[in-house]
Amino acid sequence: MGRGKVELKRIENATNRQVTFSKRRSGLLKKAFELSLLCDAEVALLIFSPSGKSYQFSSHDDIRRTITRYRIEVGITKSVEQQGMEVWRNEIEELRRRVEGLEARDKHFAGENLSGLGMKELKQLERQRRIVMEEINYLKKKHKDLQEESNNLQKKLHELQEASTSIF
Amino acid sequence: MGRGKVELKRIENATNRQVTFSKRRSGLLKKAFELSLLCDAEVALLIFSPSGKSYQFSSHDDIRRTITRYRIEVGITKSVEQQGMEVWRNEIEELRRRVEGLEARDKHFAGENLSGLGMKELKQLERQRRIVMEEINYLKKKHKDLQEESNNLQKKLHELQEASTSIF
DNA sequence: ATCTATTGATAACT
DNA sequence: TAGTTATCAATAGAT
Repeated sequence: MGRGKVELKRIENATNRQVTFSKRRSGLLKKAFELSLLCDAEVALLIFSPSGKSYQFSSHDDIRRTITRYRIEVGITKSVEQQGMEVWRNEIEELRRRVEGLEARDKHFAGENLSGLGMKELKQLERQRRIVMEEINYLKKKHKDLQEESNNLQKKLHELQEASTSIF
Repeated sequence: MGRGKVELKRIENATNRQVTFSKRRSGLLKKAFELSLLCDAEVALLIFSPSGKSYQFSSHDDIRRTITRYRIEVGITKSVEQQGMEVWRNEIEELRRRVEGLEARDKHFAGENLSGLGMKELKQLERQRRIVMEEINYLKKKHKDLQEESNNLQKKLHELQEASTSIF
């Protein structure tokens, strides 16, 4: 919706991505509100920006009610601590595997015999490699961020547990 | 967006409300997905229809991760059981008060002296009363539904607690 | 469910 | 970062 269509994939340009995030975030929050109001539905929306800032909408005073309703509906039985940290570990592990895979592919790529190729093919190859490298760097950064965040959360959780008598 | 604007208030006609819910729900879920994909954001969306059916979107395999992230972010310290039931009780209490208020207003309304009014005013009055009555009936039904749901959830919670060794 | 006239959202630009 | 506008997308009402 705008001066041109957008491809359904991550926006590569960081500035555009940030601007689009800001605009679409407002749009999404607005529509969540409208759905709840017009149709008398219970809606909860949680958004975290890539940089970690959080935004949320809840049709009811207490977003916890909606979350609780969901949690009960799907029958979550593990402790929040258990499930939370488990999920983070999975996320990090998956990312690590993805990086490894890409790096392996790139290595193999680099070892190819290129002598039979013309200048045009070489340039194209170079361009492709650069894209892969950028993806790898991006994922590595994300991996690192996730690790850090996981550590922070772990710490925060322990603080919360110490600060409270009745936890989760 | 459509053949005419819509007022930002609950759609009174139940059929229209249901149709709009269905359409806008899809739209919202789609946009939540697009935001997460285009902008690499973490998004969780929970929707409950007035009739209790649930719909959700999560940008990550495990919606629990996003919820956990949110819960930790806001420092929720009460047990799920505590907070959940507390929130339901508040909801039900608020609804009860709202019904009471409307009924009191309607009673007062009915006691007014109408002898000085013409047919037109009477008709208008009658229309207004009907609207209030409908609202009261709607709220009463909702109140009843909430009570039932709260009871169900309470029961379900106990079942879950018995079925699991490591709960919440 | 499907069809469109309209309104609404937003991508690119400033 | 906020405002403008040309376009694309969502959807209200109709079928």
